[in-house]
Formats: sequence, C-alpha cells, structure tokens
Amino acid sequence: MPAPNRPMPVDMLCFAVYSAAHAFNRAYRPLLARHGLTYPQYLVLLLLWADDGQTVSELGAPLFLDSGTLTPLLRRLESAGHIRRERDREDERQVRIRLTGRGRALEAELADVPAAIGCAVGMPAAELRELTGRIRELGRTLRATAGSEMDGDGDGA
Amino acid sequence: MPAPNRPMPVDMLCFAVYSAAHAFNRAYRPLLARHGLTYPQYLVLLLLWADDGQTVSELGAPLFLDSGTLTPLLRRLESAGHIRRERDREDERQVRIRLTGRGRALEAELADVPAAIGCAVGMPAAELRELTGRIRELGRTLRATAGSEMDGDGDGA
DNA sequence: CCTAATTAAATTGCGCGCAATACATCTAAT
DNA sequence: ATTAGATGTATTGCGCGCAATTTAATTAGG
Repeated sequence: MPAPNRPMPVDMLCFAVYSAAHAFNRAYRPLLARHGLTYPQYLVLLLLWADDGQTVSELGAPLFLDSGTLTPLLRRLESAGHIRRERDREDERQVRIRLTGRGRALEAELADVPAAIGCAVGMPAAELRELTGRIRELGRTLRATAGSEMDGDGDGA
Repeated sequence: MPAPNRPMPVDMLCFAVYSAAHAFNRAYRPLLARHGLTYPQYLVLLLLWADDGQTVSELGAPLFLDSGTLTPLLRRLESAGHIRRERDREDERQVRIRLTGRGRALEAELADVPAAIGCAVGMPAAELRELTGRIRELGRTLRATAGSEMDGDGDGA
C-alpha cells in the first residue's frame, strides 16, 4: 500500500506565506519599535501620509481590516500623539483620522525603513515586482473564493 | 520638485504577503471551525500525524514558533481532547505531545481540507510548487538578515 | 413626518505571536 | 557533591485579527 502522503507544512504554499509574513513582521519590528510603532500601525501611517483625513472604513478597505481591528489600533496611535480622531461634521457616523504634527514628522524619521527592508529582502527590483504581483493575485483569488463552500480536488496548498 | 514617491501598502511585497496570509487564514477558517480548530492548531496536527510524540521544541522548530505561542495552543488542543501532554521520563524538562484516538481520527475527518484549499488557490501544480519555493526562499532570506541592523538602499518591500 | 432598513464605529471575546521573564531540570566543572 | 551555566517549558503582558453584537446616525418608504 502507498504511504499516506500527508501534506507537511514545510511544503505547503499557505505555510510559506504564513511564515514569510511572520518573517517580515520580525524584520520590521526593530525598525519600528524604536518609534513605538507596530507593522500594522506603520501601514496605516503610510496611507495617512499619502492622504490625510480618511475615515476608518477608507483606511480599512485597502488593508482588508475592519473597525474591530482598526478602532483599538487607531486609539493607540492617538494616545501616542500621532493622530487625532474626529467625527465627521457632515456624517457623524464616520470618524476622520488626521495626522498630528508629530505623526507627520514620523514620515521623515521612518524614511529609511523601506530601504532597510528592501535590503533584507535582497531581490532585484524586477523580480520583486513580479513576485509581489503573483502573491497579490494569489490573495485576490483566495478572497474571491472565500465564503463559497469549497470541496474541489485541488493540490492542497 | 519630484513627488515624494511614498511606498504604498498595495504595492509592497511585505503587504502582499501579509494580506495573502490573512486570506489563507480566512479560507481555512470555515473548513477547520466545524472541528473546533484554528489554522495554527491544524499545522501542529499535521506535524503530529506524520510523527507522533514530538516535544514542544520539535514542533516549534519547523513552524518557527516558541513555547510562548505553543504552550497555550497545545493546552487548548489538550482540553479539546485531541492530544495528551506528558513529561519525558528521560528528561523531565521536555514535554512530549501525543495524539489521542480523537486526535488521530481528525486526520481522516480533515482529509478533504488540502483539496478544498488547493481548489481555492486555483493554480496548476507546477506553478504552485514554483511559487511556494520562491516564497520559502524569501522567508529564509528575511530570517537570515533579521537581527543584524539594516540600513542599505533596497527597493522598499 | 415617522418608521424601517442601512450604514459606520465601537465593543466583546477569543486565539495567536512574540518579547521578556520565571522556573525547573539537566550538564559540566571543579 | 556543589555549584554555575545551559536547556526546555511555562507565564505575563501587549497588540493584532476576526466573528458577533451593539450603538448611533443616516437614508428610504409609506
């Protein structure tokens, strides 16, 4: 009889993605910790530096995060003095997130972070773009399939 | 003067990996939740099905997880009746993790999970292997660079 | 108008993931 | 044997991430 041929984490696409995500988190941690930031907080700041005054939902959409995650995260950014949160005058349901001077100043202080991470990745720009595109496409496919019950006969990623 | 040319999450490799990891988690969730399992718990069970009686450290090594994460996770698997935890007679520092009958039975009950995920990924086997290998290599590179201070001039992944 | 349905945030509860620390056991060196 | 160091787990504290629920504000319908 043939061996069970079980999928092992080390061989699985899902696990490669899972552990690479943790590896990125660990790479960012020392760079961001000296400013008291976490990686998800840094992502939110990137969005705000590009477009200040977004609502919680507008920030959550590109990050695929909801208010359950963002509300406490934003509260921490607020108590650290990086942002302010104010109800929208036009629609009081919404909360607009605005950078403080301190929050804006962080952009310059963290300007070298992308280069440091790029160095840690150690990949030519072209390959980096190509790999990023393939993983983004993977995410899109997974999100598209999610919710619909699955019982096909794929390869066990 | 040129635009600031800020890195945006949507364009970054780290974010593609981050959001793909969450997408996998969401894809696994409904498949595992009916058995009361989480994705990391499923990874541990995969290792145990292949080799029962491993120590906490032996389980943690391939997953890049330490006892701070595994101890409570294993306690939950134990109270769910899937595993037993017993101190090693030879070396009482170590804790050996052994499947119960219930834990072993889960392997058959979850046999269709890999296929369901493979279907959600929707990728030819050859491409799947190639992409898995590239992301694993990315993780290896990041872990190798982690710890050493970085201040090069990469591309901002 | 006034209600019903919708929408935006916030809240609650739980399970990671990890740094830092504590504790027990084992090993080595004297 | 005693002690010092190393090793394996456990504990504590904090910040996500997400499902489920709640609250408040807006919109739509009658």
